[in-house]
Amino acid sequence: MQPVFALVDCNNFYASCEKLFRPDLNDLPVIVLSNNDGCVVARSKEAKALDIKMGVPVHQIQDKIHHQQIVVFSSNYALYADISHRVMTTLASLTPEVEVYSIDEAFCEVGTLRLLQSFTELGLNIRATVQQHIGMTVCVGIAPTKTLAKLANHGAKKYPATQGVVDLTDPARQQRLMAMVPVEDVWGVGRKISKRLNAQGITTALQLAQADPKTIRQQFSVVLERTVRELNGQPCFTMETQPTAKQQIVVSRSFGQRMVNMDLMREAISDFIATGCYKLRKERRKAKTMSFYFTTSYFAKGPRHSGYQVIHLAQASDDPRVFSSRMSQELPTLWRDGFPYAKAGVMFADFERPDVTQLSLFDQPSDGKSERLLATIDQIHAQGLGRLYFASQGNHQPHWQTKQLHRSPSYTTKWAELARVR
DNA sequence: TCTGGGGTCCTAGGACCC
DNA sequence: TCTGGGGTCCTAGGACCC
Repeated sequence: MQPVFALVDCNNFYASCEKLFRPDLNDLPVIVLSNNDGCVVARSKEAKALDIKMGVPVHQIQDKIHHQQIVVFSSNYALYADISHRVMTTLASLTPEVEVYSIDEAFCEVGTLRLLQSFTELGLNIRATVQQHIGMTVCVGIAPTKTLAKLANHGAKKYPATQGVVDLTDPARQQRLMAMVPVEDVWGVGRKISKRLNAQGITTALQLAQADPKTIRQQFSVVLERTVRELNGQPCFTMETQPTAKQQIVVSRSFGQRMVNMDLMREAISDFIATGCYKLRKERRKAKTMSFYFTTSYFAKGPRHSGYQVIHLAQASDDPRVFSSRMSQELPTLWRDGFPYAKAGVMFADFERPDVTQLSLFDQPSDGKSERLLATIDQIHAQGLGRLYFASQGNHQPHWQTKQLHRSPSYTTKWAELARVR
């Protein structure tokens, strides 16, 4: 049996999460900012109506925020992750297979459900149930391929007459919608590629669907060829319900203030390393390679500089002390005094599973001390008994911490910040 | 003054081997 | 004078996604 994909996508997800706990904001324009309160990453429909663009730096719209009384939030990922989990759990109760595709959307395989109801009825039911259980509004696009399901969802969002559900299983309907959708709105077609396609006279999804897949592969890549085939109803992407093991782990931040002191930089990077190692342990992996970098602002007019260094370990590790001491050795050789560094980060790669760690000839097998120490620290954190830091992380966080001037309470993940009902 | 963070996949090109 | 071809592995960079 041919698969049928339903793409369920939350509307204005971050902004909607904030509104869930603030009914007083119901009809007000709300925006959510990226880390460091840098740019706009989510807008409520009222904010969209005020023509606030996605990704715009917040300092460029300060006046508008003030005059239109736009409500501003810093990102609160703990809250969004928790709401996301609730949405996904509800979807899992309604459909046989769920692939969590991102924090605010999921593909559901619904081919077998056609015997019970029409796809439109199914979509409306999903929408009503998520609304009732969580208070989150979703749109549903249903089609024989993931790319067409994305397109259907796009239509459901754009045209209110659809009531948020588009069944795109009918080829004639596919053609009609594709003719209306600009090619840059197709899943997998970004800025660069749409520009090149436009230059060739391909401006709509339908024109891309009608292009010759072999030619597209030659001129672009196998990736875009798959997109063309998917637009024609030929599935190239399947459901991926098992979370795949990560290939790399990245921790990077922009600083709240420019960093001009090497010792503070060392502390900041050590802190990122500690976070990364925690993520490694959560994934049950050890890394053989870590790289770190620090850089001046990409946008700054003044002099620029960045340092970058890859560190290879003989033996994979998830212990921050191992990575931090190597980073500490290398940092002075990369550092330049006088540059206002704006951002830094660490990347872990070359993962091994802890239970199959390969020792080299001269390595001592671990005595388990480090593992027990780290496990104890993780446990203390998990139980909320306080926070432990390695000395290399320092105690100067306020000097470089990201800005978060508008963060909402952790309504669902911290006892002290639970929502109150009066 | 003020511009996010975390991922994946693919490709081209170089090093190296036989 | 004449200077191969095919394979693998690795890395960097580019494109995309949310």
